[in-house]
Amino acid sequence: MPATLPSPQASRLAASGRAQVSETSVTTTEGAVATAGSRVRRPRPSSASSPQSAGQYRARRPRASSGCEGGAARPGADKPTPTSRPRLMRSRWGATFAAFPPLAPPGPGPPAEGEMPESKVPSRFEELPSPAALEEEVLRYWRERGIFERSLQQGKVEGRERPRFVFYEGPPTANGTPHNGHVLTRVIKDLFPRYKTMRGFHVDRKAGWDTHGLPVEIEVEKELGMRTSGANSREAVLAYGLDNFAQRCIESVFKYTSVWEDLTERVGFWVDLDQAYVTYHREYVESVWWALAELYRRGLLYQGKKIVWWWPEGGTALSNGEVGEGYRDVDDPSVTVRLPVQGHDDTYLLAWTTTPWTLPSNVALAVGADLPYAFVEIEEEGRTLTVIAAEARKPEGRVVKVVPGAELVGLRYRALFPPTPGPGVDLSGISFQVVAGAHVSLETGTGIVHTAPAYGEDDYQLRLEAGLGIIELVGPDGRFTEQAPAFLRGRYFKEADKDILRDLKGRGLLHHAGTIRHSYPFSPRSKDDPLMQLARPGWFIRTSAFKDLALQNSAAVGWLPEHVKDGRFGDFLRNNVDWALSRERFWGTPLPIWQCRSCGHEAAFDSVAALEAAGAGGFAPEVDRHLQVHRPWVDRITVPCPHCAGTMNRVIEVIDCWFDSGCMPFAQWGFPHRGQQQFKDAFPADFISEAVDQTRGWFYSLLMISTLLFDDETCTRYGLAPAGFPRPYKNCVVLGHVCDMEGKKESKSVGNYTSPHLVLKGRIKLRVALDPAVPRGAVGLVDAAVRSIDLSADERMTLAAASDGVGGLSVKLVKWANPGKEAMAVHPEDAALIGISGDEAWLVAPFEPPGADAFRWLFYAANPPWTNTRLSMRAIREGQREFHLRLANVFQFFSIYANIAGFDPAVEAPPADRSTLDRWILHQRDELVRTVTTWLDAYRIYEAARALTTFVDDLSNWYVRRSRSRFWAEGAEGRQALWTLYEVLTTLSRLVAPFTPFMAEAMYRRLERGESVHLEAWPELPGAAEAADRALAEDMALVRELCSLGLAARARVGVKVRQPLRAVELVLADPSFEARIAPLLPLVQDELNVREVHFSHRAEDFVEFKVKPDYPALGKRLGKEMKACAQALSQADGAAVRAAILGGEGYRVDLPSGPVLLGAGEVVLEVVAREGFQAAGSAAAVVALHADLDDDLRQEGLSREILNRVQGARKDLGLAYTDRIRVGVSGDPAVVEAVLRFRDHIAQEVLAVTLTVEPGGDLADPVDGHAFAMTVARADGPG
RNA sequence: GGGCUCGUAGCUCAGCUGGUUAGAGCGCGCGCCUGAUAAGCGCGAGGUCGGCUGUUCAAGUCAGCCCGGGCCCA
Repeated sequence: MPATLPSPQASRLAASGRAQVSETSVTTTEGAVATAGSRVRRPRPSSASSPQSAGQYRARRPRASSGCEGGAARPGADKPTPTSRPRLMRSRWGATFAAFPPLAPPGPGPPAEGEMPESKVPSRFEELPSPAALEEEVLRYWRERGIFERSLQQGKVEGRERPRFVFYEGPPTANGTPHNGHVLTRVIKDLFPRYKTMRGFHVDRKAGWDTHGLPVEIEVEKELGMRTSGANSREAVLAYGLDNFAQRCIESVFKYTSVWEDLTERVGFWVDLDQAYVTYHREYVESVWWALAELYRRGLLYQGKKIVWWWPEGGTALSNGEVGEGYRDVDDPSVTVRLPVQGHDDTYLLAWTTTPWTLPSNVALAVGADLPYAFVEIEEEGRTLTVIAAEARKPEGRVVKVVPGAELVGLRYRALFPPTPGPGVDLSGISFQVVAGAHVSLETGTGIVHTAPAYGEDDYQLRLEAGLGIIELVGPDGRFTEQAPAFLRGRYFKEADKDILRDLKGRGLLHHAGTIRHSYPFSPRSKDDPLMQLARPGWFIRTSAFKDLALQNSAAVGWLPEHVKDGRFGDFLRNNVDWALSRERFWGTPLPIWQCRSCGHEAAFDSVAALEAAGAGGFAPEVDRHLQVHRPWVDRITVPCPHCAGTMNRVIEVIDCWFDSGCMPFAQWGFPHRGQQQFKDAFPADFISEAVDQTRGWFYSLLMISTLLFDDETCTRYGLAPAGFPRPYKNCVVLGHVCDMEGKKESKSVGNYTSPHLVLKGRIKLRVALDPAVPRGAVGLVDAAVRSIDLSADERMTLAAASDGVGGLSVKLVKWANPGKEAMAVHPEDAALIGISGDEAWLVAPFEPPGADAFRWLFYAANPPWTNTRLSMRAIREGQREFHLRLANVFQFFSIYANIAGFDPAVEAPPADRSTLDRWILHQRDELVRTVTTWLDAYRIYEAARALTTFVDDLSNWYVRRSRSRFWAEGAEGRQALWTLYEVLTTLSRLVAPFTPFMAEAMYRRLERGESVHLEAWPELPGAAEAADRALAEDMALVRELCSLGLAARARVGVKVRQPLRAVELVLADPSFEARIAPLLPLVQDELNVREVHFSHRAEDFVEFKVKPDYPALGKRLGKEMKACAQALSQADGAAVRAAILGGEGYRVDLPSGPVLLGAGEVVLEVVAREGFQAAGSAAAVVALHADLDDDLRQEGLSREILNRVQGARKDLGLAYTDRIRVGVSGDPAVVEAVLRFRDHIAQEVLAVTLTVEPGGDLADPVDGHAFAMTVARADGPG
């Protein structure tokens, strides 16, 4: 029969001393009493063998395994594990558990009323289970007790109105599955509401869903197979029918809602999903309509033209993203043409272009008003011409004069191709003149910019600014129109370049022709089709008129990081152009403008009610009420024209979905048609956060819309308090991206991402790409994924058909070039072996899933949130080790001793006195409260997280380590330690609650048994620390440094710490610390295991004193003389300088400018260990060892060695901490002597009721080279 | 091509208003501890702080230019 496994709860039972131990003696397999010589390390868990089978003896464990269950021990559960899969996994949490399933199954039933699922073990302080089990437990508890909801009702419970902390949720689109970037935003967004709630605020967290726009349409088009290469999806949609299409869009939008909700809950993002706002809902749409109607009323919404990238063959504009995909390096013409100045036959303006086909549509030339321009005489074919170009870009020739560009402005020139009046030719504005343009640069061209407003962004902008005319000679089909010169009519734009150049050359107007290699966009769907820029009609918001207000608004926002304000966001605002609002698409908020076909009358409606009031007809009551305000149904609503007998129809466009999301501060409440009070209460937001790509997205749309709408007039009209700046958000945390280990952005299609499922559940489902080239027993993933998971050499994943990994195959991960999107490469025979049905299979990790807390912690603690985060399983697990594991260990330590001691904070009063160590850690805790609070108030998560990490390290590696014996001590000393650690842990559970809400809750419930840590108040800010405590913190830092140096010296000498040494001598650079740290020297003595610690009285033997200037202090006083001063000090006798400074008379240095007296604060004193001594030093101190051993010391060392052996045996035998034992030792005379001398001490330490010693022993397992043997048995057993 | 941002140990990252042995974790090497124990701890080796030029008594830190990565935009 395979060995049974020790289970975590069994050891817990044993630890708390309440287990029914059926056998108490420890016997070898031969029936003999266990001997010390047989002590063996248990084999590593990666071994598949039984924990005991490899040993010389078999200490039968008086317990049975109950498998992997991490929760309470249950009657009947203690049967041997079914052994179909006897692999062991090693938990980072110290538990051992069988391999599958990695997650605890749901508990035996709902927990008792009002109780957290609790162990039946009556330990006062139950230990923490593994993260997965812990989080499961807490999630269930939150759900059952409605903790989130109750956190929102705290004001009511308290009978007072809590101040509000306003948070806005930026709506995601749920038509794709969430990725790690969403996890990042969710955990950041969760932290502050939790924190502020604990600080006494009321924090509403209304969820939201973004449901409109092109991404949704594209997704549906893909589903319908409309997005194949070369197809015009627009026509396909129309053919499919808009009503069907709209229905499909709604379905698509919520396709993955449940996945989103699961993830949201699982990572602990508390947000009110039931009250979520949805951008397609009628109430929301009507709010957006109100905003649009309001802008229209103020003349800020107008119809105009916009330059778009246009695909002539496809007959459609392309989005930025699509255009970005299609850039390619190509050779294009690079030509300079001459435009004749009117009235000066031989004078020409030189202009440069790479798109000759736009030359017939030229309307103006732009110059930089402040740039110098040269008139240059050149000879050509026997005649002299004058050409004008920027001085910096002028051609060879004689410079006649140089004038600023401003003097050229207004100069008229003759059109290269005089246009035929007719459609597309509008010369009502300034035409064929030189104008000033801010965009003119000298980097390329001639400094005189050819301007064709119909075919260029800057050109069109200049038309708006300078009032230019416009000529459109190329139509949307990419062909020249009838108004074009005869030789161009009907021709394709790109093919006309050569003929245009030939024509110009023939007329002497071509100055220079060449080619240029540059990147130019082509259609991503049809690689040979070049795109063209084209002015298309559309609707705009006059945002550029509000640029200054928007900048003022942004200036008032607390941007994190700060540089966004003047950098990315500020730049974007300063370059603001009018918001191109409309989209010629289908699924979006319809533009609520109706136009009369007969008389052109136009009106904007802010609601369905307003339409009805105007006598509108054509509603579609039979369809869903939300769909009624969408295309195509909304297009069928008509309004009688109030000015003529005509009918008003809606314009065709829908709007940019960014406008939707920018309206959410009011549209989430349906304002102003409803929800006025809610809006008033929640405007503006205190805090928002999204990723950096929202700079031009949500951050902009929110800020701009609120800048425009909520001026004092509107606020007055709706009875709102004047909003002022900033609005609608006061603080904005701009997040970086989630990248893979190489710093590349994570991408599902590349496969270089860390699956959230693997992090949270320890397993992931992937598509199986069969590939016979994959080695057997291996699974191929992209390199970044393999490195992310970072298995150690002896770890294997399990590849299986079932999610629990049963019946699976142990596999190695190997780097594979391209397994495909969300897929792994598997050898076909392996796939057959595990019986994969379908094309998907599970990969199960050989370790505990790190869980949500660890996932969250990575995003808080790995780097500031605005820098990119390199995510990997490895990084998550590292962070977990550094923080959670340490904290969990401390908690476990506390629970062991508190339970043993019967500690109960509910029935005993905290002691009035505390030891120095206690006072130290309590002071550190107070500082931590101050630090974390300060950083969180400043929205600095990373800094707060670091402070927590440092504190947990202090707690674990200094306070607990140095206090261990005190926890074991009876009486006041033990009580002080327990109380102190208890108080520290309760504070800590609150401080970590916003960061790792699950662990915080589990700790809190176990420590205090209150309702929820998230309903608790944040720890009160301590008053200013007392001077004594601050001094103690300093002293302790020095003491720790001394210990560090002492350990370094020991390591150098090569004497293990268990061997006591006679003494250490300390030399401090600053002797004033001697008296201060004297009370702390026992810590040094313990830590270094020395009999004596003293300050050296013959320091000069092994120490040199060094002095150097205190640069910050002296720099201000001496300035340039610093060098000379440093030089003088370095040559002075250090000991003498030190004496002079410490003596108070000061030290005189002679500088070139005269003598200077240096005082105490102006010189840094250092000590340096001399070579050849058993010493280690830093600037502050040197620690020297007396490493010589005498028999007395050796004997004590030997006794400690034996003590250690007995303790080891206790552990190997699995005894409870409180079990008494009988010990028999035999050994050579040295052993006997040592034991006899320290008998009482050893017996006391190991809880031996009897300790016998006799000559004998053997050298099978000697101590310090002495013959030795021992027997250990439980005192109350038959042994 | 433009803007923003980053570049510090093999890896991941700190480094306050400029101040003199540039830090941490992981990894690596060596060792320790053993009543937190399938855990934990210490010590050590690893750095021309991307490069160049400047400002300054003093530059990882400030300025300019260049090189490289990322993002946004074209």
